[in-house]
Amino acid sequence: MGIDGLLTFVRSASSEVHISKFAGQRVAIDASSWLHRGAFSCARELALGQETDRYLRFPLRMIAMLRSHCVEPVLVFDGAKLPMKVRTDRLRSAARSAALQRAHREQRDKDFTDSITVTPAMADRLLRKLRESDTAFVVAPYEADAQMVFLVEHGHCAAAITEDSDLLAFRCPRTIYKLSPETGYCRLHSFDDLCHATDSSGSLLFDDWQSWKTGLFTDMCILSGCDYLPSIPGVGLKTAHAALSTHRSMQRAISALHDKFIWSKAQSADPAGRAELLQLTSEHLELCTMCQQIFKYATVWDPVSAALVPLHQLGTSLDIRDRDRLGPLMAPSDAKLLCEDGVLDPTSLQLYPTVEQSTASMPKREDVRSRFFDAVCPRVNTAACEPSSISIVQQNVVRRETAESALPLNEGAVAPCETDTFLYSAGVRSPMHFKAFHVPLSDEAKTAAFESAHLFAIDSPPCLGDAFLQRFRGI
DNA sequence: CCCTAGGGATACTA
DNA sequence: ACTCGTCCCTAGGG
Repeated sequence: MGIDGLLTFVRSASSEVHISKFAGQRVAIDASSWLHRGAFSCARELALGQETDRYLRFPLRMIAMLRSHCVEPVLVFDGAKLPMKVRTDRLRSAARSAALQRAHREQRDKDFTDSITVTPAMADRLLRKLRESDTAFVVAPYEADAQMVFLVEHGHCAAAITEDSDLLAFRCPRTIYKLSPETGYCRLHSFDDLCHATDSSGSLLFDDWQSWKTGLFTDMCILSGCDYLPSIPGVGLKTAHAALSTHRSMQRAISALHDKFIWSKAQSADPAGRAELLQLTSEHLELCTMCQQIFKYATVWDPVSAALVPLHQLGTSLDIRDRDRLGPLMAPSDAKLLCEDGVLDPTSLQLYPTVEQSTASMPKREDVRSRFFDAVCPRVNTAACEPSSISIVQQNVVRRETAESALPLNEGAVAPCETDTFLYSAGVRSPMHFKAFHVPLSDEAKTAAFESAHLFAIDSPPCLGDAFLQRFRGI
């Protein structure tokens, strides 16, 4: 989805080029989008759970095409889901499963293709092919978009190839859209060229480009509705652009839009109702600020320092809950296995099943065991379980009662936060069944663990966008 | 009049 | 026991 209509909105500032323009350079590739397109060739098989790997053909052909023009690809894979994106993800997966049900009933081709979903297992298959052919890749800890922007900004890649307009919201210096598999022609968006963007009448869209470049452009994307936050119903790109053009700040633009789209609808509101509207406005501003942070400081993998870092340098230290929204950090050893080696499933942080079986490519057991696990549970009896099966896991449902219950000797750790939504957990996976052990952690211990870049696991927080929209509709 | 939101066609393969 | 669409056209609202 990305930003609805953004690419056509700024089309005047883009240019048609041939991919050979980047000959002799590396480009970052959005691997998921290629896997998605490849999956159309075998939609029915995938939907019915039949064994196939035809979805690999398209990405492999695209890689060959790039190399034929002396362009070296770096494939970037998606990582775990950001908590603020759960609203979008739920909508998508609901639509897919509905299509799948229709497909089973009616056997229509369209329903099969609509039900297509790219799974981590498919990404794993592609990763194996990439290792065989010596093709570079990175697995993003979270959003592939942010990871690609990091690679371009730090000179590892000359440009990013994708279909997702979010890269512009992330302010990617050079983004390539609509790369043709046959001809190699594509559409290049250079971020700094946006200063020349015009509307249909020919007047400049972004007057005083410097202020748009440093923030207002991303603010416009957020206000018009992005994957992390829906817009005020009735507000799209043009309206967001107009509001920011005149008011020149997110805060003033929001209050102006609320005046126009919300307050005017509730003219008859009593004093209590007006207070609630005021509250709604300030809540919306807060949500938009969170989005600003994600677009600026999303967690990415730095291949040079081999560590998880924010996309841009953090100016100030963030509150721990704000920090978690950008993508929780994890144990350094796990981060390397996930992002550089590509042998972990991003959401479970477990080894891909088939990797576990082939001992040849299996990492050393010491690497798999998390240092966080040792730090939090020094008394754990590791001999009681297989060392290779110890790993940090993200625990979906851990109740406070469980966490505060008495704690036998060889048990792991979990610390509930004030909200019960952000949890710190370590677990042990035995070959037969999963067991998670819990101990309460003090606030100091949580902060200490965080600062030493150890693991955080998060449960799904409430859908922030939903709450906002529901209250809006209630007016 | 302009803008947003939603529906329909469409992708992939040799 | 499973991760992301997009373009074009039009109806309908402000």
